[in-house]
Amino acid sequence: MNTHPTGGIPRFPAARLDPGAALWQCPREETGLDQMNLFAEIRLAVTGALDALAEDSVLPKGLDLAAVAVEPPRDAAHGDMATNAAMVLAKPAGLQPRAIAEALAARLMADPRIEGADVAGPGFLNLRLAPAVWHGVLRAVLVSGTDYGRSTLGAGQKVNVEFVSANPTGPMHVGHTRGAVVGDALSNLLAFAGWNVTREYYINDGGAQVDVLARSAYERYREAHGLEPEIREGLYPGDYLIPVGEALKAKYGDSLLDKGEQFWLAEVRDFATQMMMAEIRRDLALMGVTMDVYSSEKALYGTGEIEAAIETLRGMDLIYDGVLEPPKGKTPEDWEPREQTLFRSTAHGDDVDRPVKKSDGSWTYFAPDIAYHYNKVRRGFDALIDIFGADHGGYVKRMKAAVSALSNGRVPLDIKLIQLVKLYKGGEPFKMSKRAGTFVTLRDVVEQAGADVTRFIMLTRKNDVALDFDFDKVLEQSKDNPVFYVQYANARVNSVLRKAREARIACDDPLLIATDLSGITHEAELTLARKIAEWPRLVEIAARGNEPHRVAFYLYELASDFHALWNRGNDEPALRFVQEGNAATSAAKIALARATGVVIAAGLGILGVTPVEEMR
RNA sequence: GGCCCCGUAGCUCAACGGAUAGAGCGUCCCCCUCCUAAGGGGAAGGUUGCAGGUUCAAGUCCUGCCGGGGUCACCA
Repeated sequence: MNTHPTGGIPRFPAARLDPGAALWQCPREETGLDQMNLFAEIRLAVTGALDALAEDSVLPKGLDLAAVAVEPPRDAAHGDMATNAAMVLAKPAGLQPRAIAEALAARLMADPRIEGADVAGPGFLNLRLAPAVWHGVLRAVLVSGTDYGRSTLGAGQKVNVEFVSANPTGPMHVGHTRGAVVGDALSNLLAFAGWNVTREYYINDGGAQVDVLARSAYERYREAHGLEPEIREGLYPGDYLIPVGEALKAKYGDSLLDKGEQFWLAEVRDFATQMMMAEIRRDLALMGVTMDVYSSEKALYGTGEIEAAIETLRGMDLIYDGVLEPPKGKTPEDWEPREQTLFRSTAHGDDVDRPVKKSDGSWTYFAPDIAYHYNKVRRGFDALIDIFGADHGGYVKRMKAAVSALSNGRVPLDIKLIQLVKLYKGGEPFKMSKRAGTFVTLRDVVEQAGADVTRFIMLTRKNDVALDFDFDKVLEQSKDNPVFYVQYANARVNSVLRKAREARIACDDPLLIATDLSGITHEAELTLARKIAEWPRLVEIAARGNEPHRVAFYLYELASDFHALWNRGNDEPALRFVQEGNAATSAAKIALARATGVVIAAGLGILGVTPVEEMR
């Protein structure tokens, strides 16, 4: 469904909005179009032709064209693009699909970009485009550089992406790492597609777990003074708190020793939390992740924000005191009917109403979270995205209910659940020491695999399926490794440019832009050009679904088409990018390679992966 | 038991409601030893867990089952 809020895909002459728009003064393709998103352009040609047919009374006037799609055919033998227009319109128009398709085909053939239009299958219209169209795409890539594919789909709307939000009670582990990577890449993607993105981290520093942190740190503080720490059941045993204990000693000396909890709990808690957050920021930085905003749960208490959010809901008759039914089927052992303050989340799609206050009258964790999301709504975001671990799946409906209620249904909340990462080494499940408190941290992963490799691999799966991560395989330099495969393609592009310069073939972008590309005619070359032309469309599909993994898959396909062409050059010298002694032909082929490299760089940029220039 | 996610080739996974469901690995066959680079080309392999339904069109949407995982009031 290529539908869009405004009905139809808008046209984005993004380069005109760009400061570098002057580049567009260069010679235009003979088709005279900007061709940023070729699929959008051709769709306009199709809908234009349909309008003309309506004008000529071949079709009824006022047909809804929203369902008309122009997309790449699954099978390349079907041509370059296909449209479902005839099938979609047959019923409302009261005509046979074939009749519509043929009339549309005749009309479209007047377009110089369209060389062939064949009716096929149940009513598809397969379009074959002029080679000049693909040449125009390559030129557009070189002109726009890594801005090629940028979209205004988001129309500058403000979107908040909340991710990681790990409890500040210890270092980040592998699971957090995947959430961090997905959130960051999604943010990049949405920014590229025209949204105004805020990356945000919600610090869960208001609950009982930070008291546990404080008590655990206090034991390390005692340890720093040469006393035996008492790491009781329920405290955090990890070694990572030893430096916290030492820091506490440095700051407080022995003034906190042998004192009751009431004397030190709040101070130690704040101190330890801050140290943990500093650690987390450093870990995120290791992965190349920078948050725009850190919001604190604790800071919500005492400001009246929680009360205000709950009162707002109460004003909508969504807060009441009542007794919940026990969970259906399985009643907990210690279940007892209990009157609580409840949020009527069932009014907004949840299965049961949810408590916002504990039996002792204090807030549940849900209450500050409601206030926090209300805060995001009031900050004027047009859309919210939360990235949670999959174990928080049960939390989705109530959170959506809260946002729906508090924004009067105005602000959509999309929640992405991140599935497990299963670690392996050499094909064997990877476990670190079983010793209590040790686990595989983000830092371990970055040290062993590197941030770029980790990021790419963690984006090679949809967020909601488990991911296998093998420390050996991800570093393998072979075509079995998708990171290497994509990076290698980029390295080869750079190799082409190097060789060209060695052969004294000028290949700066301005020269390539002005070069005659009509020599790009071989099927393997056009296949690559077609894949490049899909990039802007892929960006919009991925952004619309909040699915950054699509970028990784696309890059793999693009690299695959590039490698295929490269390999053919081994057998057919005419397909090599650098043609010794023939600067003109070389320039055209180099332009194709360079365009490939530009799109790989743009895609890796979204994934947050640094392109590798050379591999030796 | 309720809710959520997953179920596609032997394995790991793709597929914005579109045509004959695609890649990689593995298997089998053929080729190469090039300096354009970590091999290349080809083949076999499927009732998309099952059964209904909606649609011109379903792996995709709806309903009910089966299997796996997660989760289930006073933890976040």
